[in-house]
Amino acid sequence: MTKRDPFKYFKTSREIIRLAVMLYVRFPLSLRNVEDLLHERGIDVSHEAVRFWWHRLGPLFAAEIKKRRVAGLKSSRWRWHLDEMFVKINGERHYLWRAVDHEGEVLESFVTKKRDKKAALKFLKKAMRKHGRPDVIVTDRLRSYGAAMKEIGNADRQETGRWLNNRAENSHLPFRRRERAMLRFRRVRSLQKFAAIHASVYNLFNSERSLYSRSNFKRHRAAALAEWRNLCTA
DNA sequence: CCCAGGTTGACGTTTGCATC
DNA sequence: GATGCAAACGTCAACCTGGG
Repeated sequence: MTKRDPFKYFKTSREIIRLAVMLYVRFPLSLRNVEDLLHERGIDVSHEAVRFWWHRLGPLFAAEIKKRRVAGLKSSRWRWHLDEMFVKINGERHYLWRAVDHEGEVLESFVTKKRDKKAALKFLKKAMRKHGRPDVIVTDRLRSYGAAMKEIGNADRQETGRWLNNRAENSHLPFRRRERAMLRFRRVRSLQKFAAIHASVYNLFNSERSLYSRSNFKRHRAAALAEWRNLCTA
């Protein structure tokens, strides 16, 4: 109990803050949508407060989810899927790189201005520093990957394929929906932040392993919710 | 009294729709 | 297809407020 309470000084209860952040990150809602939704339940806060909470507590939540999930993640054949998509920020083209493992967990996301070897290399190094080396890396046919892989020295582990990689591309769908609701991102900083936090929350609630049957889904969702409510409580 | 959370109103950008 | 315009978006800065 000696750790500093991240909710100290907050005038709103932590339950409400957690709910607001979850609504904003998990669903395609704007800040003002969340404000409205909370108002309907008799909670009066400004959309600016929601933004503040998200900026402040979002990374904390994400970090804690990540910490809890790390254990038991590695399987016998550790396979990564790499993919990149472009995102417009104030009319400028940027690229969002993502690494997804074979179970659909989003491992890492990263924003760059260019889509070249340098960017691919930076992203790869960052991901491997955090998660270790995968046995196989699946990419699309973008040549920057091959060049980067050669430099790192695991070109032999690369597999390319037009259809091999939809694992990663599937995870773009919820992201695109989100982008639409936000009417595009304004700043690189917030895109990077949103990508990282969204990945963690997405992993927590949409884990593929337990989506097989309805009852499993319900059980999993209840567990995920319980875990969410426990974030940063200690 | 200080300082952090929270409010308010304005701003630049993007989108969807109507109109030409 | 081009143009104009209102609405909605996230963001910013100035301001308010209440607990330590």
